[in-house]
Amino acid sequence: MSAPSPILPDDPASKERLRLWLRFLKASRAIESQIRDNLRREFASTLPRFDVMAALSRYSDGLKMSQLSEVLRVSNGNVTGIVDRLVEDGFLVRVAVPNDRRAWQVRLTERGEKEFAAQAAAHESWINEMLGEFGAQDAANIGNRLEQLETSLREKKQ
Amino acid sequence: MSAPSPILPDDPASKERLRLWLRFLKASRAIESQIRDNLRREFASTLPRFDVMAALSRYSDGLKMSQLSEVLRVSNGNVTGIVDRLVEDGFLVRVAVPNDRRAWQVRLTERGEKEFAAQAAAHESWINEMLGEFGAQDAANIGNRLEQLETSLREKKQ
DNA sequence: TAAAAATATTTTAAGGTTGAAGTAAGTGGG
DNA sequence: CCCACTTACTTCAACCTTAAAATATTTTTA
Repeated sequence: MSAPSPILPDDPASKERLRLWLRFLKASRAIESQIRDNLRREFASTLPRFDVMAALSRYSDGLKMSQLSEVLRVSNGNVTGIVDRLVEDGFLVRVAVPNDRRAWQVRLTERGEKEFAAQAAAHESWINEMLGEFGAQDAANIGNRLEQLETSLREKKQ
Repeated sequence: MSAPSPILPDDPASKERLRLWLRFLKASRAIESQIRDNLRREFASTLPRFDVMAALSRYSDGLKMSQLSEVLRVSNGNVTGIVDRLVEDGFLVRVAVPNDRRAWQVRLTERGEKEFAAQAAAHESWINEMLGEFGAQDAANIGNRLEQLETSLREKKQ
């Protein structure tokens, strides 16, 4: 680890940070695109659909549309379309919310839960394969670093 | 660094690798979405457009459509639309390739070069700001790690 | 050289993404 | 009560993305 240094427009570390970002992005896109391919080939699905089901699998009562878009950090309108298609496929249901006719509670169906369980297991094994060169300790260290980063980004945005 | 360990479906490190990936993805999306916002607000542009211009800025003779999609690792059809719009905006030109009437050489115009120079400078400073907590040495170390990862992913795909 | 194969690009259909505008339904102050 | 405001969600237009089909052109093969 190097000592902290001041952040200036022409900081000599600036170029190194840019290179870091470009590599970060490249690796992230490579992994993501492999996951998208696998989801498509093995489950005829997509990453956004997987993300929606993953979010709902953590809430047995389901989530309202607005909560879903909050959790996933995507726009409201976006969630509408993805949920529409998952409902058509029988993986999700929209349940009316008592005392509020504007809102919907979205939930996994039993079929959706089964499907997601299969996808999640496959997903974990794809990642395990792709990140095989990281040992547990190593993964935890870098993971912590990334969490710090994400926190600092959120603070900067406020 | 931890010792290398075998990769098995129920490797105890598997969950740790999954957590690493989820954090990785979260951080990457946070940075990317900030860049997209900035490009939109400050330059009325998008990340794919920036990527195309960045690729072309490294080749003063320009690139053929297929080379562009190769370099950017996106589909052929995708590049067509993005280049169309950049041509409309006067930032790019399609130049006929002698002796091959199927192909086009795509190049930045002078105006495109100026525009990209401004965007690239802003882009570097956004990254420098967001990744400020990484020192030069630190950024280089993690960057190397990511490059290894990307190489190993490419090998696995073959 | 004619037919077949390969190459370069565009078009198409289906989905994902956003911000902004639109619709419907709840909430509150006067 | 009613008018303004807010909230929950959907629709819309524009762009990005892919795989697959379509076009046009060049190269290879028989």
